[in-house]
Amino acid sequence: MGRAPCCDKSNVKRGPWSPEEDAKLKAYIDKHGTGGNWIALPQKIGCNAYIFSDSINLTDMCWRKLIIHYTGLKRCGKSCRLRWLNYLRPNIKHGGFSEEEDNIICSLYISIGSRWSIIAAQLPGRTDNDIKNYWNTRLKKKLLGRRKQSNINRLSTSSQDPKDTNGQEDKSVLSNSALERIHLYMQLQSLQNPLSFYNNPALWPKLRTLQEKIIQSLQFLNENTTNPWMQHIDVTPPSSQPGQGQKVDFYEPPTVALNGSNVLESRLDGMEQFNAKIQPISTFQAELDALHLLNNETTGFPPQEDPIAEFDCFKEMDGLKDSVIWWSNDFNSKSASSNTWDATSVLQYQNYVSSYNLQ
DNA sequence: AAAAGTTACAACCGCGAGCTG
DNA sequence: GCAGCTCGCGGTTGTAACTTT
Repeated sequence: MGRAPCCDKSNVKRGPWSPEEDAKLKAYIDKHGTGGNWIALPQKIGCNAYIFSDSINLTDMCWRKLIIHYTGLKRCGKSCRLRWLNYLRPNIKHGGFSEEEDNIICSLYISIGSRWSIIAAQLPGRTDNDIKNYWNTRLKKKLLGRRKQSNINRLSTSSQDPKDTNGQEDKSVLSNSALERIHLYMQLQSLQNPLSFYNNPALWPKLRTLQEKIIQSLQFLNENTTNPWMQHIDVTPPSSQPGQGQKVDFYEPPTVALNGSNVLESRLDGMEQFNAKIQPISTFQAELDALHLLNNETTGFPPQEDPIAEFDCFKEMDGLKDSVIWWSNDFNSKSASSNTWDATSVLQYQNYVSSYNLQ
């Protein structure tokens, strides 16, 4: 047996509110308040002008029929409450979110997730519904990016049923909200903390070995290739002193990797090709190795063979790199602040990457 | 100009919490 | 303790407006 409906749905109006209905509701609440009972409110509004009297003891259904008969507000109490709270009550602001409000929403979302009522409480004049809509339609896209969001959706779809084949609930599956928060946190970390991850060796004890391996590979290419573009790649490793070393950032524009702007200008097409090939591949390898380390609980690497062959191997997975690239920005920052990132997050990372077919 | 796709927002739904008799 | 009720919340849906093809 299902839950009893809050009202007689066949006899209440649904959909957008008309100005007349708004005026009726507002006028009543301005005069009488909500009376502490939203369910009965539309009945009172409807009957007030005609026969409303506390001395008349009618059943709920009788009241409702009277409302409809006497052209009262044909809305259920929940609808009235929603309309009042989200639209009609005084000092409500709509749209035009400021940068400061964006920051507050973002920070609180990371901290507490989709607790919209709590977030709304920090933003005077904003409703939870408004903030929720703003987040879902604009702010999330603004902060996370369309492509990345589509990846989250993809993951969410792939794990929509959090039960395994035995019908057991998969405890390692995070909510969509949690995934977004992880992603958002990483993005903000990378913006706010220039010493994070790649720039701070202390944050990547395992991946540091990987980094050195990639650097070795690039140096190998640098020394052995006849490709003129390769010869201008500066692969100086980061200093072991956090904050003092040269930044090794795979998202860095190609200009920082070149010695001489004239080279860049005259050979931009070639450099773009190189950049498109090498930099994302390196990033993606970091991700794969991170996954490898997590899955196998080992700090070793498979014997390195021909680095070019290795890159070719990664090239086959090139189409995948964008799908997981955001995970790498500050992946190890969570291991460096274990009070923030727990084992569940790591498990989710594993689930995320392993949900893709390498083809 | 029209169809298709996307965005933004209002409103609805169902659930859990809490209150009351 | 319980049943019945309302409230408040978060997720979801419906749709008008807008944009792209």
